[in-house]
Amino acid sequence: MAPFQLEKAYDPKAVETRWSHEWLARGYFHASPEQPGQPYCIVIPPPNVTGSLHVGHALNHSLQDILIRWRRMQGRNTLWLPGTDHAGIATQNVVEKQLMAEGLSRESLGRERFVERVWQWKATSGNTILNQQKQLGESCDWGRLRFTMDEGLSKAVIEVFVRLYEDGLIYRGERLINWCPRCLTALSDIEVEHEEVNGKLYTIPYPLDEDPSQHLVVATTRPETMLGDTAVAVHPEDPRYNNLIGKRVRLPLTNRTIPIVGDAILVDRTFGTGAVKITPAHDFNDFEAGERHKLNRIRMLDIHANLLNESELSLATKAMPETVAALAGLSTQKARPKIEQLLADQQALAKVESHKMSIGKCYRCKTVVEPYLSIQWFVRIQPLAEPAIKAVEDRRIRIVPESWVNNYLGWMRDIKDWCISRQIWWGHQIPAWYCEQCSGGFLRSKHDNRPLIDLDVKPIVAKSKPEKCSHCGSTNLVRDPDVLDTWFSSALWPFSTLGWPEQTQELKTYYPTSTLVTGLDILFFWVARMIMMGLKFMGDVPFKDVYIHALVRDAEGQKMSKSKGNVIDPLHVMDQFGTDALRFTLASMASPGRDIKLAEERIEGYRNFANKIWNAARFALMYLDGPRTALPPGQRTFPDRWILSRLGRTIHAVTTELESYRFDRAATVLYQFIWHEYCDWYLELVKPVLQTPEHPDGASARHTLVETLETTMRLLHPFMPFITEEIWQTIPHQGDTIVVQNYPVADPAWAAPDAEQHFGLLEQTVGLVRTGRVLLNYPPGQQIPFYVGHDDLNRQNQLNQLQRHLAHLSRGTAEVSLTHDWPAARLLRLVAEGLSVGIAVAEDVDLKKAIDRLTKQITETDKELHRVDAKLKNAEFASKAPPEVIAEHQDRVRALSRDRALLANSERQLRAMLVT
RNA sequence: GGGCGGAUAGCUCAGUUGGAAGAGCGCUGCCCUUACAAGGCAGAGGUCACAGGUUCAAUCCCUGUUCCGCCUACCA
Repeated sequence: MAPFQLEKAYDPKAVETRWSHEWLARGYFHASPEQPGQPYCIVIPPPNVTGSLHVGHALNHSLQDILIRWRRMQGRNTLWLPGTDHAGIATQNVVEKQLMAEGLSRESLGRERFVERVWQWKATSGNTILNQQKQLGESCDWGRLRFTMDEGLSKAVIEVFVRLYEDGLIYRGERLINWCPRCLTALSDIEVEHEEVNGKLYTIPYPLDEDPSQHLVVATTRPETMLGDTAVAVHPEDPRYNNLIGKRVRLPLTNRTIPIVGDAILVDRTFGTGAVKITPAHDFNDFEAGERHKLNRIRMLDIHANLLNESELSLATKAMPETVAALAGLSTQKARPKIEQLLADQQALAKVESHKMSIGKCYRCKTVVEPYLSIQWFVRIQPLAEPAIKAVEDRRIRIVPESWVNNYLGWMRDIKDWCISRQIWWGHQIPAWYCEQCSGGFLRSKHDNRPLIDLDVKPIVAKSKPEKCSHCGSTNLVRDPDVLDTWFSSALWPFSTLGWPEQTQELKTYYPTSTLVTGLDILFFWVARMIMMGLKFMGDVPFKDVYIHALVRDAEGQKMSKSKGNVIDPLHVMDQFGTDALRFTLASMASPGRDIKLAEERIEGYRNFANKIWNAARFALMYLDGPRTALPPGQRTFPDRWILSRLGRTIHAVTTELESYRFDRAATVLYQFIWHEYCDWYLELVKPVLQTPEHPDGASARHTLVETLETTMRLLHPFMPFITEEIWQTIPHQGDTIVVQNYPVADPAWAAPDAEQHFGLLEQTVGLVRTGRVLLNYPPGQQIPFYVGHDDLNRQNQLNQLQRHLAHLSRGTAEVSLTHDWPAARLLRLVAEGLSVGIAVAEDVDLKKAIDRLTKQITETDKELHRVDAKLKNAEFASKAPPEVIAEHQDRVRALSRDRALLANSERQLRAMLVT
């Protein structure tokens, strides 16, 4: 017996550290266009540079690595392209927080120094997540690491911006946009998270100008914006009010009158009072209504979402002096109760009711966003969206699971222009310049000194700063201070990372990429936009498949968040249970269409799985010394033929499941095969052979033992890369690494249906014996005389073999004999495929317990029999059921009846023994 | 408001051309048997959310209801 070459328990840490370094050092993950094989490429969803690996990444990256390692082993020219995202607002916020801690601010530093500072920060801590990714075993081609703000990608961004501008698909406009009063920047529609809150609905009578004793009563949830009202709308067909259209009301708290307009779009007659105040500068609907009715837009909030200061507020709103004095400079939150009080004092508040409403929050800092009137850059999205819709409709892009297709299409068909300018400093600055000469000079923002450029100043959009103004020749050109939405550069990711706008070999080889793996939270942010940009600039889809996986939640189904303290840190888990265990857990839980509720116990379970594999390998290593020959399948023994047949099925199943992105089922199949077939049964079946020196079946057993293990390691490798590599290196193998070995393909010669059938028989029989042993309280070590009856003498050989295994699996303490006279023995049970197994009852068993059990079983069998019989009668009577189904039912009834008879017989006999 | 998904064992979830209800974890009992106690064996535990319909037959197909998620939206 060879000494163990492996430790008794698997210690993941040492193995993982060693291999993650070794793989990189040996360059196994490097891909190049020259390599043979059909290309397979995944671009990673670039994590934020600010980030560290959270469990969402761990899921996302594990699934990608499974695909990548699998395809690499299949011989594809496989590239997994890694990178990070500059994450404009998020990163800027992080660095700003640091500055704040130092008593500094970005304004005090100035733009240039601030951006420098961010780069500096990126240089020192931007690699955190990359190292963590390597720890997870990700087989990226790290030599191709890209960053959304590196030189090449920035070039691509500029190129795209200029081309879109030249095509008329980018424009500058004054619009109401979502404004984050904390980040002080515009946001796109999807960067706003909606949340339902309990608000109030205020009902306020506005007196008619011609007769102040009459009122038009409006309802609003935001009374503080009423100072900015420029009209009241009613439904043109509302008999209560339509005679008022064209008249004016006096706006409370101000010295203004405003018109009453009819607007069927804005007004829902059944809601509130049926009359709506219109505040075009501070509400999206009102803005549009204002356009329709050519209303003034009174802006009464500043960039911090505070009411303007006294002089500005007074000028803008014509509010009463005491109103201005009370409200000027207040935040909207503070202004609301104040204005409620002012109205109440004047008996100008009809009622206040509670009301459910939804508010928008900044997705980066959770501050309530404010609709804000400002000049921004937009992408005219409709012309880009149409081909992107088509690509999914005609399945040039396959979305998995399909249920997301409608979601995607719905969103795309209803898409609005994309606001791409951000008033921050960290990002790709917009390549547009303005001539200060032509425009007669720019005002500067009090807040951060940025130039305020009117809409009528025409921008010069170019790849680099123009020498001079083409109109007046001035060299006094000022660059647009805004930067682009982070998602603008992400949208180019599948081709910008491959070298675009240069026509590189990489681009030719790997574009379109094969699969995109992503969470559904960025389907619109990222996936949709990549499709649009890819089609526009590459003329082809950016990827063929989009696999959308679920969100990871905690064991209670709560979203993980630091504030709730329910975060599972993947690094901690990897440290505790091993990386392979975490990866396998995530894969096994990645069922489509359901969120993942992750509990540590699950990971622990798969840690045990890793240990099981480890020990199976140890076992195999013990018996490798004897001769191993390559044997034709015909000479293999029954257990060997059985396990190879099962292996073949497993290989087929795993491959099929991976092809349809069913990571969960692939994982289950592997787990089942390795633990419950290879370990529980196969190893036990060959154990007596291996442990007997010079056993005639020894060579076959040793050969199959290792062959199966080696193949299984390759099959499992994409899921559990570390332990499989370590074991594979220890057992006989050819090659330097498992990473680039062939992925197993089932050998048709392995198929052995007869062996599988025989195994079924064995399994059932052994099960019966074991049940009987427990039921009758046979202590371990005590002999169990049991009898195997059979009604087919031609099966003698099979039976002999069965006996051998049976004897062993019953711990070698059983005495087996054949009998045709089994009712004469005191039998307990039962039947399996024409074989009957009986166990003789020992002297000292608890008969009462056994009888109770039997009685219960008889009752259950009766119930079942009744049910099946009813079904059968029904089917026969109607004579519509297929004959084979009726036959099945008949068989079933027969089998149940026989079972019942045997059980009853056994029960009777035991009762008889009880009496004596 | 609209759309999508879910409801199956104590927990987490599988379960497709409708035809005898499954796994993991947990729990109970017995075993430290020389690969593994991070283990082995056995066992308990289900009106497949509710109500109808189609069918010889429904966890599965159809309709409605309830309860959870999620996405989306301009009901002041």
